[in-house]
Amino acid sequence: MKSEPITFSISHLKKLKRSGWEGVRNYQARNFMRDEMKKDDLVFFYHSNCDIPAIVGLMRVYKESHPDPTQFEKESEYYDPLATKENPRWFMVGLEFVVEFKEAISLQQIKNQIDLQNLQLVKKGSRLSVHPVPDKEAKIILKMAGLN
DNA sequence: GCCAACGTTGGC
DNA sequence: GCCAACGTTGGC
Repeated sequence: MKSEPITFSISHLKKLKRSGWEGVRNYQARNFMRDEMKKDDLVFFYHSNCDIPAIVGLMRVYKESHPDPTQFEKESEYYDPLATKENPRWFMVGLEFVVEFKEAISLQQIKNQIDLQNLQLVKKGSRLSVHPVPDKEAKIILKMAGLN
């Protein structure tokens, strides 16, 4: 999952311990959260749109898909006038902090890794902020992070 | 700040 | 249903 660190970084999550992943307003990303993410799944935290785009740590799903409350809040930048409580459009999962990597794994490093070229992240033009990471790739990333 | 790639909107 | 125009993402 991607987040701009200026908005919400792994340090924020570390401090909060747990947080809802609110503000996703892309259908494909929503569908992954709503349909694929299960309790206790591990999730990579990626910092996007910053000095060194990188995978910076791990989170875990503690709460499966539920409506993103910010879609109902008029004052929120994520407000969606077309969403109703009876028929919400946007969903999110709850995530808890697991670990911050001692050394972040930069996008450059990922691009240099021949075995990681199938990751959505490195596919040209991929902007999807939520997407699955297959086991094979996940293991490689964890190894790069010094975890097993 | 630039811009390629992608997603969404809305007229027709 | 097509597609041009526009908006957003995100690396560089």
